Parts: sequence; structure tokens; C-alpha cells
Amino acid sequence: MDIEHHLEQRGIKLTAMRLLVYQELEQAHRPLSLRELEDRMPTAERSTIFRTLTLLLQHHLIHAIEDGSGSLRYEVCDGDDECTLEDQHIHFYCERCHRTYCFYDKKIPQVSLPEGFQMSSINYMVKGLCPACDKGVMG
Amino acid sequence: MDIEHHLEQRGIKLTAMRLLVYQELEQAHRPLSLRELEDRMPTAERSTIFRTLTLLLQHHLIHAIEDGSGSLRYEVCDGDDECTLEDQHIHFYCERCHRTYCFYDKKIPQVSLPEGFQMSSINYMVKGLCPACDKGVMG
DNA sequence: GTTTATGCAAATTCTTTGCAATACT
DNA sequence: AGTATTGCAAAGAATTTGCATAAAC
Repeated sequence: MDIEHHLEQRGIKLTAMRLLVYQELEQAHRPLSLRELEDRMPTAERSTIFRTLTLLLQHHLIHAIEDGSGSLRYEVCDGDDECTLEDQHIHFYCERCHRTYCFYDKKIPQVSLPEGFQMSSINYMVKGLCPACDKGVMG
Repeated sequence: MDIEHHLEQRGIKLTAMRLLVYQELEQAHRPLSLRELEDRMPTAERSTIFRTLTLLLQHHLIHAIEDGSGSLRYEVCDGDDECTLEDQHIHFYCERCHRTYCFYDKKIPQVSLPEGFQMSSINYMVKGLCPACDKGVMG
């Protein structure tokens, strides 16, 4: 995907910082926390990354999920265009190793909302034990 | 529901504090944050409430949900018995008024997990605008 | 030269723990 | 007395902001 064009299309100036943050998220293949991004980009400042994330969120180029780890995690949106509700996949959070998995092929089942409620996003987060940790527990 | 018996049945000593916390959650009819509980119980100490919540969580008398407000919210489990995966309902978080709604009659649609993943809980959180706020936006 | 982005430092918010004091049995 | 609970105070962790510097146009 042409990240540069993708961003500028929406009127976001492409800075080195923004490209870097976006690429890190894209390459991670799983949602990263602010802390994890900091660790992966020693040259970048926490607040800069934070503001970049905020900006990317506003423009729906990434989305944030809560997995219960105590910090937000960010991931690039699926597909070539902005996030849509339908393309969101479910996540799995391992309570033992604290890793968040994306099940890209498992889309979030939709539900109807009561009259008057306007949906903008959905989080479907399953928690439990991942295969490796489940095995570990068994001995 | 007989809270006292409900608790002691599980070997939890029923203290005034614990009864109070449980009742507050029960009467709120929506998930409350630690901060909100503090505000509702001026006589109680933050750390005491926190430890009480931790204890109730461990014994599956309440559960915690993340709505993206930045703080965890707690609510009593549905039904007369411990939480089961099937009885969990979906939640709605209003991004404008920061209120979390329970849709008790909307159960979480189940999905199958890849081989080896063990599920212990699910969070299904819808975000957007509630009727009041949606109206407000329109003018 | 004006506007925008970044870095640093620190404030704020939320969660969690150590420890002494209190209450319960 | 001995164990469990509570209150206080503060540590830790994560998010967010103010302001000065630096970069971009």
C-alpha cells in the first residue's frame, strides 16, 4: 500500500515521524502500545508518538483497542481504505503472556442497537490462554 | 437476590464494606469506575474499594469491562449464579457524554476460536453516540 | 516569517502496594 | 492473641499537556 499517498490524500502532511509510526504498526502484525512503539523507535519521543497516534486515529488510519493490559494498543486498519465497521476483526488477549492476537479472518458479528444509538466502532475482545500458555499450564 | 448468602456461600466473609460496594454496583444498573464508587461512598477508602473489587472479581461476583474511558468499570454479574460466558451482554459507550450503557437483552454473539485458544471472557463494546447526545449534535 | 511539528519536562489520572491501625473471632 | 480487614499515604504506570526549540513551506 502506498502509505505516503494514503496519508496525503487526507490532507495529512507526511513527516518522517508519521511514516515511521505507521510503518511500525503495519509491520508489527499485532496491536502495539505506546510503550512498545517507544521501544521500537529509540529516536522518537513519547509525546510525539502519542500525538502522531492521536492524529492517525482522528483520520481513521489506525484504531485503538483495549485488551485489559492496562494500556491502549494501536493497529493499522484493515484494507486499503479507512476503517469500516464491517472489516473489524476480533482480538484475543492472553492473560498469561499478555500478548494480543489478531484473528484477521474472524470478523466481528454485528448486533442491532436500540433506537437512537449511533455506532462508530466496535471492540470484540476475547480473553483467556493462548495455545503456548495453555500448554504450559497443563505441564 | 440474597447477597449475604451469595457471598458467604463462596467463603467470603461479608463485611460492611463488601456489602456496600456490591450494593452500589447492583443499584447503579450500569458499570461504575473506581472513581465513581468513591464518589458514591464518601466513607470508604479508595484502596479498600479497590481491594474489595479485586476480591469480588476473583470470585466471579462482578466483572470488569473496558469502555475506553481510560478507567475500568465494574458491574455485577447477570443472573443468580456466577458469570458464564453466555450470559454476558454487550455494552455501549457514548463518546460524548462518556456514559456506559448495558444492553441486557443483547447477548454477545459467540465466535469460534482457532485451535488451542482457551476463552475465559469476552468484551463486546460498541462506541458511538447515545440518543441524547446524538440529538444534541444535530442541533 | 509564519505556521506546523517535535522534544523535553512535568502534570494529571488511574491503579496498585506497604505498612500501621483497627476490628473481628 | 491471632488473623483478616481497613485507612492512609505514597509508589508505579500510562496518558496527556505547556512551552520552547526546530523544521517546513
